[in-house]
Parts: sequence; C-alpha cells; structure tokens
Amino acid sequence: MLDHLGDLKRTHNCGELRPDDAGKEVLLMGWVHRRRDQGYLIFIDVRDRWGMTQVVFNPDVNEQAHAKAKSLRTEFVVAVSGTVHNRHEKTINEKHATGAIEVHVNQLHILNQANTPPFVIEDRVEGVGEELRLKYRYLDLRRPVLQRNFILRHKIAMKVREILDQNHFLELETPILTKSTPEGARDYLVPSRVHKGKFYALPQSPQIFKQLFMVSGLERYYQITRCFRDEDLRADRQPEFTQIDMEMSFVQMEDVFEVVEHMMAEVMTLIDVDATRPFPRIAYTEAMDRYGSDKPDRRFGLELQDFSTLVASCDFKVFADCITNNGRVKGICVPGGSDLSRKDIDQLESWLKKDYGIKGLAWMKWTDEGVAGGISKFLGDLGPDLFRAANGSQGDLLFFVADSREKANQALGALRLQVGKNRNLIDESRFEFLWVIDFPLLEFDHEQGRYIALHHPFTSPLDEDLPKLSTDPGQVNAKAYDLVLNGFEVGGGSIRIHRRDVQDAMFKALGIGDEEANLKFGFLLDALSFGAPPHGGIALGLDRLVMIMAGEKSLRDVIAFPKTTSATCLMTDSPSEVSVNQHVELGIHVMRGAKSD
RNA sequence: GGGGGCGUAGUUGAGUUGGUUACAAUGCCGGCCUGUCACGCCGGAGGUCGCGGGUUCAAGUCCCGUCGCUCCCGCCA
Repeated sequence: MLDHLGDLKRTHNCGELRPDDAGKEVLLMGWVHRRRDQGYLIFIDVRDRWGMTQVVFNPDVNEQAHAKAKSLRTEFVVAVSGTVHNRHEKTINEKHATGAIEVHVNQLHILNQANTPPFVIEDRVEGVGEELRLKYRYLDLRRPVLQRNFILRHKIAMKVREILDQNHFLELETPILTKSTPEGARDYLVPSRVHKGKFYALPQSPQIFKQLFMVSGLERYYQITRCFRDEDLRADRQPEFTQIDMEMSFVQMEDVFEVVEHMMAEVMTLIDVDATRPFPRIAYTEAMDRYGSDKPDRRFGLELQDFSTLVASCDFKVFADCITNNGRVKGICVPGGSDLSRKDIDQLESWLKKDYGIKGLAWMKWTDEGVAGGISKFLGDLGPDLFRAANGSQGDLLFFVADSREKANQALGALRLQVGKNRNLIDESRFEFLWVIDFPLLEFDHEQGRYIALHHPFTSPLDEDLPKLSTDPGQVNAKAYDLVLNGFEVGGGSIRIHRRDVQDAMFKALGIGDEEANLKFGFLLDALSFGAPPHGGIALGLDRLVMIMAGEKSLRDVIAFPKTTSATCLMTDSPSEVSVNQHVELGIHVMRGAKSD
C-alpha cells in the first residue's frame, strides 16, 4: 500500500548529515539504493542527488516501520523520519561522506514502488550495454557519475553566463525555424504546412543572425543554443549539439582571444585546473606539419619528423622516388618502440593503408646490435643518421610514410594519436589549450571544380591578402581561428566580412553568382550595405568542453538524451513514421526505398 | 557509402574440433540471520543463443543475408 506525500517535508538531503547532527529529528526522501535485511535489523541506503545515507529499521524503535521495511525493494521511493545517531567506531563506513552517522527510523512512508530495474543503478557498471542504457536513459541518469557530469555542465553554463554578463554581452535568441543555406553541413528540414513544398531548416549555427545583431548595434551577443547538422555521427559528434555562440563589434582577433581565454580560464577553475594564459598559438600549416592534425593534442610529444632532405638521394628507391615526385618522407620516432611486434606494426600499416590511402608504413628499430629490421637494410649508414635527426635513442622505433605532404601528414597524425593512446603517453590530468590560426580562406574542391570556404563564406580575408582574392584565391589566408583543447576542436570563429564589396568578392571567388547570392543571402548582403560595424566572434562546443572536463570519452555521457550512431533515439523510438494525414497536410509524398546519389 | 568490434538467462560474461540436459557470476523470488554497508548462508525460478535462410545425421559453434549497438574512414562551411 502506497503512502501519500501529504505535507511531509524534507529536512535534509541524503548527503549532508554529519556527527554534529546527532540527536536531530530528520526527514529524508529518496530512492532505496540497497537493502540489507539482517532479520532483526534492516539497513537501507537512501539515495538522492546529494548522496546516500544509511537508515536503520529496528523493531525496538518502531515495530510497524520495521515490518513495513520488509517490503522495500531496490529503487522504491521513500520518505523516512527518525533520529540521527553516531555510529559505533567499528561500524563507520569511510567510503561515504555520511558514513559516520545513520538515521534510526521511526516512520516509513513508501511513496512509490518500482519494477526491478534492467540494470543496477551504480557507478561501476562499465559493462552495461549502450543499447540498454539509452533505452532506459532516465535510469542511466540516476547513476551518480552521470549526475556529476550534468551538475558540471550546469556549473560551466552558469560560469559562462557570469563572465559574459560581466563583459557586457547580451543573451539573445535566434530562430530555430530558419532558412536553408547552401555551403556547409546537410540541413535538417521542416516542411511548411502553410506553404506546401517549402521548407524551414534547423540552424547549423546562428551564424548569420548573430552578424545581424551586430548590424543592429547590439555590440555584444551570446547564446547557449542548440545547433543541428544532418551528418554521420562520431563519439564527439551528435546531430544536435549545444554551442556557446558569441559575437562582438569593433574587435580584432586579439579582442576575441582575450575574452575567450578569460572565460575558459574561469571555467577551468571549476575542475581546479589552472589554465596558463595566453594560450599558445600555432599556424594551420605548422600544425599539419608537426602534428598531422588541425587540432593537435599537445599533451604528448611524438611530433612528426621530416626526413625528406636526408633521404632525397639515398639508395632506397621508394624514398628517393617519392622526393623526386614532389612527395615527402616523414615519420615519427616511438620511444622504446623497438618492443613493438611485427604483428603490431602490420596491424597499424593495414589500418593506415585502408583509412588514409598511403602505400605503406616503413619502419626500423634501434636495437642492442644497432639499427636493424624493416627497411634498415636498404638505408645502410643512413639509418643511424635518421634516428639522430629524430632525436631517437637505443630502444626506439622509427615509422616512415613516403607520400604527398598531405597524405603523409594525415596518416602520421592518426598514427601519432594511436601510438600515444596505445603506449599511454597521454597525461590525462593535463588540459592543453591551443589556438590554431592562419587558416587558408578557401580550398579547392576537385569534385565541384570550384573553391569552397574552409570556415564559412562570411570569414574575412587578411587585409593584406585582399587583392589576391580575385587573382590567386588559394593563397589567401583568413582571419579565422580554432580553439583546441586536448586534441578536440572546442571552438571556431573568425572576424567577419563587414563590407558589401568584400562579401561580393568572396562570393565571386566561391563561384556563387549574384543571383544565387541574392536568393540565399540577400538579407545579409542588404544588411552589410546599411553600415555594418567590423565584427567577429566564435562558437564554442559546450558538449565537447563538458566531455573533456568530465574526463568522458563520448558526447553521449554529457548530453541528457543523446542519439545513437545511426541518429535514432532508443528511448522515444524517434525518428518514427507519421500518419498519411500528416503527409497530406504538409504536402509531402514519401518515396520509400528511394536512394539519393 | 566503406571497414573493424560486439550481439548467449533480467544483466555481465564463458562456451574446445559441429555431438547428450547450454555454464558462471550477479540480479530476481522464498527462507534464515541483532551491526550490515557490493552483508552472509540455504533453496528456487529464469534461455526463440539478435533475426532469417543454408550446409549437415547433428549448428550457440560453419556459410550467406539481415537488423541493432559501437569505433574509425568518407562526410561534418
């Protein structure tokens, strides 16, 4: 029989009672975490968001409550009132903050029953399958580890708002139902009932709207807002995610860096990390050359080495020919890597060949008997020279990739990360911020036969590169920047184009004609012609930031109701089919089994 | 779109070369227990081996297909 809540009121939460509270009459509410029925004594751990408190049912204290407690099961919702007692020395539980006290219950209210949960509500349930956890997400979210993540997420959002408010930013909202734009990620579309055959798009980011706020003279904007991108998922990519979106007027890159670094440093104090400022900066090309990545993880070394000059005229044809064909011979030196087995190396090689299209992964070891194995026999005296060039020492292993600069960088960048993980070279206690700057404005898309914006089409070119926009677009650098933390891109932004003539030139370079530009972005172009101030900003990925700060490996652990890798929700079973009536109302005809190219 | 891993009691896993009634832990149910805290002890229930097809005298095990979860490549201005 269930009890009503009535006018019962909590006096304390389950995490706060201490020996000082001994003697107090208290009332706790929460879930039955665990039941230990000793026959005479019944111990129950009552759990709420704040912690866990042991309550004791003793027939000598209250026989009725003791009898009622017999029926309690895991996850029942209870209210217990009783007296706080210090535990005997021998029975103190050091594992819990409340472990020195217990509540002797004289009244038990069972507020709700519970089915046996499909998995134990415990932190150490690493084994529970993702599928179950997602289906019963509300139970998964009862686990203290996940609750900690969301408490941290809340604190981060609060801190962000606090700092931005201090810096005179206004929190402003932008539409969720908006206009589909070309360029960029695939849009999620929403059909219009009123205008059949027409669609809204969910925002990939509020990019254009925040620029319009600047035109409006609101000067400083921010928003913690949802963004949507219909692309395939990864551990660090969900179809809907949250950005800390910011924009400021009358600023240069340095002003944006200043605000963001200040904000991030404050945010990091929430996990007792002291972020050293200013954050280091690295040019995009240097990042690619040294780390093989535009988001380098600087918590460990293993930097890429360029051996091209050394091997240019060597006898090993693979290397020499590669250099002759304008390629690069690069590599990484793995400290102590001579213990890698042939099998380990073969696995790495076949992975890199498949995923990064390189022709092969060469290697050699510096063993007790000198440089040996792999390609060392083709290199002769050059072997030791290469180890020296890479600052290697005995016991190390050198990996080589001979390919185009881009492919070599990309493959070695992936290898560097893999080796760093496999050999535990990454110090998880470190938090390394990094600005990546000097991005190219455009990159040539061979499939489309035109330039596309590397960042987005509203990114300002460097002032000095402006003339090259019409003559040599590929050589123009952008006023764009990414914020990288521990190998994740946690933010990206730019100084925007605020002049109509420059925006026109940009669209021209992108091969977007006047007509198309007007159709897609006419309102922005108009706005730029009414006195738009110089402005710029950034968008920070809140989910990724929380994930990294919480020490989690997946975005799913910091998003309350995340999607699976196939973009479904196992709890609500969305997406789902809708009635034909709804199709008709929206003017939609569904083509089953239709395939796009 | 492509590649890898996983799928067996409620849950997490084991299951040999294809061979009798599919195993363990935990959870669940019942009983016992006055200091437990991942309580303990005794007993019990619990299975469409993801799904479909094939090979075979015989399939959890081999083959083909398919679905789901997951990691990666492509994609993600």
